[in-house]
Amino acid sequence: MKIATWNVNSVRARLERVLEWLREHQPDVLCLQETKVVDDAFPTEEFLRLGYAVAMSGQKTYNGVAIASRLPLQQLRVGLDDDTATSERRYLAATIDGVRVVSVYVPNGKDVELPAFRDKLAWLARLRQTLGRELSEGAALALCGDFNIAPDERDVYSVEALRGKLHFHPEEHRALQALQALGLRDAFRLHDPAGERFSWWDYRGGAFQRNQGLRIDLILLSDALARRSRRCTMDVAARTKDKPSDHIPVMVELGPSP
DNA sequence: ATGGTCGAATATCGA
Repeated sequence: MKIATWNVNSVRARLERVLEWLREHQPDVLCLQETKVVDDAFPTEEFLRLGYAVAMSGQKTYNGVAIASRLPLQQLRVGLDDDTATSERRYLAATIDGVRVVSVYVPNGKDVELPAFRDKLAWLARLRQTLGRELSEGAALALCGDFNIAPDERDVYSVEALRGKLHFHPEEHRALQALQALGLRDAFRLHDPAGERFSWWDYRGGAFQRNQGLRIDLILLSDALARRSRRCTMDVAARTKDKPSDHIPVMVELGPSP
């Protein structure tokens, strides 16, 4: 089973890139973030034509998550436990072939000095609460998405430039570690210890050409899935195409369930 | 050097 995640920065602006990527890489599941579209206007038909059912939780202009899958999407859950009708659309979960797949778009936080940063940490605490309920004993769960946190020093282009800053702040690291303490492993790090493997580069200032990026798009696997993980790749080529997203897809390949 | 580039919406905000 191949599970991928991609912050596409508008599913409508990126539709051709996304469909092309699905045709080329043939994942069973693709989690999307920053779809930036209400559910009624989601390009569902185009996914269906490629053989993917899709579940989405979107809103106008900002945020929005979705899960596309070749196999049926079951037991959908939209939003965190204590979300309300007006909450930002950042969490969607579905069970696919016995695997609980979660697509998350963690708040950016703007700047560590701003209230938005506190909101980010509060959202992560609520995510942990919700996942605590999703994660029953021995559950097969893949938490996929844009975490807006670079886990460690290997995941930033410059420790000096990022230390104490957004995406690399000790409080963000504490929040991510608290999540992982539920028993979630970073799929990419199960297979590749190297630094300078990034999933996002700013559109500005030629950041991609300078390889000034961050690894903030993650797939976190429960123990049951970590044992099945065969490889985890990030498709840097996606950033070299016309009109790319500022993020690239991350994909994990799982062996058969025992 | 406090910029720069996108997307959504059409002046600016969010990233």
